[in-house]
Amino acid sequence: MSTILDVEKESGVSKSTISRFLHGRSVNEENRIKIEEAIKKLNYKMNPIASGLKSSKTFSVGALLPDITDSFFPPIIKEFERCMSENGYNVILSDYGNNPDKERKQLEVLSDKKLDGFVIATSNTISEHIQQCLDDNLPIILLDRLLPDLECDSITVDNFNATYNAISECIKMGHTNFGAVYGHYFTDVERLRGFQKAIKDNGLKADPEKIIKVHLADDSPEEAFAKLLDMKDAPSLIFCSNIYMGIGALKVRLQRNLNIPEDVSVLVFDDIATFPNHDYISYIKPEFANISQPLTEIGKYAAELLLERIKNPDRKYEAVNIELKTRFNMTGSIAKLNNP
Amino acid sequence: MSTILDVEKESGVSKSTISRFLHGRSVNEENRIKIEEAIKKLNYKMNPIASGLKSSKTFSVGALLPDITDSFFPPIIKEFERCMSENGYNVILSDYGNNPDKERKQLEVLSDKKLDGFVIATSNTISEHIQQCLDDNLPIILLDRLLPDLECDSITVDNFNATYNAISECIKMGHTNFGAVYGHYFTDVERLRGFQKAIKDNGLKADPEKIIKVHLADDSPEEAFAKLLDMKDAPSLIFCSNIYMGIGALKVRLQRNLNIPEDVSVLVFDDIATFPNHDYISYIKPEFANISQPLTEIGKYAAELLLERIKNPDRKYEAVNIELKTRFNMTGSIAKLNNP
DNA sequence: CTGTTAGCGCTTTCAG
DNA sequence: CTGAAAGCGCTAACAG
Repeated sequence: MSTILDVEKESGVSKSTISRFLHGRSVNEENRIKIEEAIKKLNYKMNPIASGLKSSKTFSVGALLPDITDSFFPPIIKEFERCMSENGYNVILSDYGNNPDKERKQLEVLSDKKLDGFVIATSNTISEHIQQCLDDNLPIILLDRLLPDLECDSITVDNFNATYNAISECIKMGHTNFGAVYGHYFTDVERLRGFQKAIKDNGLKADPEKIIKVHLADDSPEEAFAKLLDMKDAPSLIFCSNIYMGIGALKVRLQRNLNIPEDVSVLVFDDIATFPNHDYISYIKPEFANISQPLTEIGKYAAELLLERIKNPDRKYEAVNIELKTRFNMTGSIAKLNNP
Repeated sequence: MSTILDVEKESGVSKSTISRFLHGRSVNEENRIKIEEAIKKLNYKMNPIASGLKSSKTFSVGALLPDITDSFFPPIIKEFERCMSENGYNVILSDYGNNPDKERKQLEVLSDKKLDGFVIATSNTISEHIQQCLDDNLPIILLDRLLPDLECDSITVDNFNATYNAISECIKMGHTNFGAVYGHYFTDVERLRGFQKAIKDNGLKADPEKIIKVHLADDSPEEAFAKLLDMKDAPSLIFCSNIYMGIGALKVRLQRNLNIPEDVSVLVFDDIATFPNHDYISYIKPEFANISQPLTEIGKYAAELLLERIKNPDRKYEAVNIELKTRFNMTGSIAKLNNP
């Protein structure tokens, strides 16, 4: 492996000039030619480790994710990686297995490795570990989930509004008796807030009995869904606050051979089939009405914002929260109960 | 950020001794205590960039994958990353979007970045780019797919044998009229070989008309499956050589409301639901009989082998091919045609 | 625009 | 086991 010193000898141009040239600064035409020839002849490649020593830049960023086998993340990270690598950055994947402690430890380990920035989909409810990096001027973008009392850039979706609007739509169609199955993450809570506000704003009341919280580690979404179905005053529409709840609904539907929407109307936040070529689920008609998230865009905006933060390291800035729009797909899974 | 020089001053021990201590070599007890105290007091963290400059080690490895949104890869890479990070290595994710040219380019870019090794699930049919890294003594482990004429460590599964055995089993159950829908990758071809050899070894003949190759970019698996179904001498059993073909079968099944296995028996290589909590598909009874791959193990063995190669850099070795066993899940989707 | 000259922080001989 | 000293390959003042 040849070094810049070899290029210096071969070309007769000093290594500082060579270094400048390699960083795109202008050099004398004669020198440019000599340098280029020497580089080609020696097949010289700059050593990024050595170059990083002085500048303390690794051109690598970390992606801290709870679980890469959750179908939500691959499309996001794929686009993120594409954008970053287009700009010369590598993405170091770190799957912390939904373990908040491991998330914190990994962030520490990786920031010791001098990465230039991070995107994090956090499972923590505390924010010290992130605040500390921010204080050290390490750029971080939160994905999907925010943290209370933390001023940090983020890319999220309109969880609250999208649910509010979709439920309002259902109310217009005559639904008054709602049920919900929801999880315990930030996004679930936002969505449930939208659900409840829509009901309230339309002069209706949500029965707390019919709003069931599911902790995936302990509880089963399908049981919760079935429980709602079996109530004597069963809801006419059940809202599933995320994909796992939606899958629970799907299981009950298949098991009991439910007629949708005659037996019950269903609205799911998220797409059940986010994987390319896994859209077979759409052949089970009618598809569940759903609110779908722009996963690729999340990755793209995260990359753009992170790159901007990295490139302007000492610029003081206000944290930016980019809230992307979801899409409401109304389908036959929601019954029209009124006749206008 | 404090440096080793600060620790030298603070502790009064020379930085060479400190460096040795940090690398686990034994030092005088007195010095050990002084060093440890100084490190704690200064909150010293070794700078991995500087340390890599001399040793030319980055403690990072690359994972070159065709498509991280293909449900096959996340479980593999999750375990791979877990094992590597346990050993102090980072995993740089590189999704080359199923583009063989980009795969080659990315390998070049990343090897210029001095990564310590790679796992690659290649989409190429040529092997020069990999051979060149191997010649430069850069450890590489191939995942899932081999390359002709390339001596390289690899982790694969028993594509040929597993299919051979499963089809033999079906023949015992009375099937004689087989169809297949298969792809154009290394694994598909291996599996089809097993399919054909089993038929031949049992004194039967495979009708070439009933073996349909599907290029996912241009053709549709469901069309191929439907075509087999609509033949006048339609096969009693259709083999789907990978998950995409299996999903095609599932779509036709749902669309036409097929009775399985009365209308046709189905055997799929791969699991349709590899994602946790996406097992709703199992509620569509009977499930397709399938051959399932040990994805987590693939990641584990890849990490172990790669770590071994990295740790013994100058040891000459023979390329090792670890072939993992798949599991045949017989279900009611395969009709028993004979009455013993 | 160019070359000289110090480093960046850590590793690794080498002599003791 | 230890410390002095010489780099690893590149960057960035500085003076010209």
